[in-house]
Amino acid sequence: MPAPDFNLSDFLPYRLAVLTARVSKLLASIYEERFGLTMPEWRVMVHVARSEKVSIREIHNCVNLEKPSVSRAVAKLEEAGLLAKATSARDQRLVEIVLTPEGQKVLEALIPEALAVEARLLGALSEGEREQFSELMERLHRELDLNPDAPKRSAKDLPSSGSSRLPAE
Amino acid sequence: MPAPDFNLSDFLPYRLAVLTARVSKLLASIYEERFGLTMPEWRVMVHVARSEKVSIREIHNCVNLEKPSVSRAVAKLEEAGLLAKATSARDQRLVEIVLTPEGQKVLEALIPEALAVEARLLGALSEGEREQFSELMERLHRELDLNPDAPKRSAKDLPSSGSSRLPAE
DNA sequence: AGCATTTCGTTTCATATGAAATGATATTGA
DNA sequence: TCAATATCATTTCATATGAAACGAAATGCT
Repeated sequence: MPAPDFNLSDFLPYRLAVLTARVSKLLASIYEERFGLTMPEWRVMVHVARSEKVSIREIHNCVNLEKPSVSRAVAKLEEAGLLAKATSARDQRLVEIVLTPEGQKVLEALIPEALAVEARLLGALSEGEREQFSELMERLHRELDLNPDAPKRSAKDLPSSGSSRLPAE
Repeated sequence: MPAPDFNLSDFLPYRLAVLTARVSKLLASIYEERFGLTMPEWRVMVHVARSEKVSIREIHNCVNLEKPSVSRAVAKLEEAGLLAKATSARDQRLVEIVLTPEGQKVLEALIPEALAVEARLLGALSEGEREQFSELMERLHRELDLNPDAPKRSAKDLPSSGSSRLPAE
């Protein structure tokens, strides 16, 4: 019988879930407690900071959030004065989202703290090990990319398209 | 200004979250669609299969689920006839949970499929790389263990205590 | 031009989640 | 022995989530 031999603690999906949950909660304690933001709000903020005048759908496609989550996050951030929304002149269905100066300030305070959390974590790894870990995560991603049953990843999260700022238009 | 330089796609907590979400959803498509189980129910099942007569709290402590989630999962699994609940004779507050033969059957069908998902993923890595990835995840865990702000991990998920079956009493 | 289809963002609605409250039982200490 | 406290499982209750429905605007097709 195979059942009793199965050990959850050795099972890759579980191990990933447990590690990710710990890291996510630690990070959340920063942007929630200290800045009153939720995780979707945090992701929206950092995306809008990079590329201004973005639409809801673009954010949705880029930062792994469902459309309703983005819509709600944007609504709350506008309410809080951290970003501004305007309907596009060219296409009235679209919305153009930009950070307000206030939003800039919050992000400039928040990002160093987020990076500190990451730095502390990565401090447990040597430079070579960080690259190795990164490479192995990417390898797992590529395996998922080949699997038609696996959910797709956003284009923004592909290896080299992350940093380059091509307007794509 | 630090804000525009921050790239979410390179941020470790985000990368972990994205990878884990993909893997979790892929696995969920197995136990949900094919067996009608939720993730908490799946975790409860595999834990109960290893150590019988467990209480709600023990499951809670072992498989990274909140107490209400365990309670609800157990209720639904009992309803479905996959496990049986009885109040302990020694301590009437405790509940003793065991797998039914029907639950055994389900698990014996489900586990190979779960292992197949894992195997396909790990197929992207060589044996040495799997060990390396495992080691690096453990290193990140240990860093979190040192951080008082980070959530604790369950004793069951510590490196060597996973498999050994010491009654701890 | 005019109707069908697609693409937006938002809102429903049904479900999932977890912190706190609850009721029941055990344990502790005077 | 018997109150005070602690621990267990469950249940509330307020919030988060995402699939599907929705209305508005753009595009395609004839």
